[in-house]
Amino acid sequence: MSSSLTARERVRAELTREITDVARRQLAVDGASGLSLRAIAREMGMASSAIYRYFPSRDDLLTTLIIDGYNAVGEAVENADAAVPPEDHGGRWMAVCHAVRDWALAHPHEYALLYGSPVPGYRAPQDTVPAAVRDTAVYGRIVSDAHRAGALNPPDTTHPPVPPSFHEDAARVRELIPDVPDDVVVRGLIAWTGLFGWINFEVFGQFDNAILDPVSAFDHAMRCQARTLGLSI
Amino acid sequence: MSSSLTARERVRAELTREITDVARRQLAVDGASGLSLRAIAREMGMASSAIYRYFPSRDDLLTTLIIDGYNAVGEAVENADAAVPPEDHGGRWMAVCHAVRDWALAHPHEYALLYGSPVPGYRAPQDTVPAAVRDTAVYGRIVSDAHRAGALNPPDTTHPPVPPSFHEDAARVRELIPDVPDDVVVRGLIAWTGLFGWINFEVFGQFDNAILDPVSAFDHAMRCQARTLGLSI
DNA sequence: GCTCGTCAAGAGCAGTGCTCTCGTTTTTTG
DNA sequence: CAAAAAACGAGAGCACTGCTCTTGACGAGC
Repeated sequence: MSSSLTARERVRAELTREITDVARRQLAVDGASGLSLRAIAREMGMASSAIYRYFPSRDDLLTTLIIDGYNAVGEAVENADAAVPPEDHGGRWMAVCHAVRDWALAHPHEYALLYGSPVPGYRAPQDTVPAAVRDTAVYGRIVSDAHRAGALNPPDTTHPPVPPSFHEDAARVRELIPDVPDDVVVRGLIAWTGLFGWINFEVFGQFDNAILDPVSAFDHAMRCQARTLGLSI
Repeated sequence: MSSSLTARERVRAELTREITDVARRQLAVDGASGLSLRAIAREMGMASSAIYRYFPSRDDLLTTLIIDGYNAVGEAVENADAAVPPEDHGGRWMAVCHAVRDWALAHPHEYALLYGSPVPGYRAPQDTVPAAVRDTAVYGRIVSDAHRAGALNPPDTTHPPVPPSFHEDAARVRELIPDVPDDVVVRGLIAWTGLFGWINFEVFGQFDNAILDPVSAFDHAMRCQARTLGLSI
């Protein structure tokens, strides 16, 4: 036997996968609100009502796609990070930046689903969280590693003092960026949100085609960001 | 006469305004994809088909809402900037940051329409651009003013050289941040995208309630951002 | 006073998510 | 091995959507 699954369970798993595949293809073409259970059923040659045997609602299908998306970008980030020597913290940061950006530009609609405006009426269930923090966890390890190695040397400047109310929050964020002081947590958050801010502008068309060589502009911006974070490039 | 408009034109303008008002209210409650022409008509006590006398399609209504939204945030930013002494460039930057954030948190669905993922199938017409750059223009003047006044002193660090391909792009961006060198353009873009990146994380729930005192965290982050941009705080 | 353009309303088309029922098929149980 | 149980696909149907077309009424200008 290939497995202990019954024939029914095997065909069920196969059909479930096919549904998500078709859905992902529709998502790539028409975006989240173009996702139609009836269209999926039509393309698969089955009745629309049959889809509900596999996904109880459109939102459940959306949740599956979101989790898959988080895992995809998380895996891309993990691979990019693993391809750089661990002690080259600046290189790891740049690899992560480009991995996120490349994935976002290759799957703009999926990216929008993850990091854009939430789908109205849809409330992401809590089980998306583990997948959602995969990329952030990689980033946190980079910052943490660099700090532990003493390779985090931010430019000499007068930074305002971290507000006292941030101490508690920093403790929570430290689950993802372990063993760093509060001011590193702050700089880490700034760089991380800055990365996604730039990518959002690019993917969502805010730059309005004003940048002709977006790759090197992005690369340079993230290099500068690395410097203010304290990484040597 | 209150104006040279005929009675018909006046009631038409009045009805058009009422439609957008109802639409904005629906938008605030249900988000962009919950915007229903039939529901608007129902709430106004008129036939759904009558709406089409005023807006030829749902997308046209959406465009009106988007332009109104850009103007609202633009006006908020302009007012915030004007309330600070022009020579206090750091204060102006912080005022702009908080103005954008406050508006975004007060109108999350409208903000999502402007700076989140684009509505699938909807292509923003070119006449949204003038309204869309109002806030950016204010920001550009702040950076430009600070540079001209010699008040832009970025922290001393080794920044990578600006890539040659960026020269042309910088010229285009300089329409909004006039009279500054290329490296200031880059830092300006980083700070601007960083502002929206942070706000996006907050509005779109990426922080996942990990930050208990979001106002002071945001304030501190933007103060740090100001320092890397070169503004004194 | 009459014509002409503007307007609201209604019916209708094609599409959507979702539910329910009804046979059929497969698995599990006796 | 046969019977009960569970899973399944198909179809009809409900309430909803954006949008179009036609019909009839109302008001402004000649």
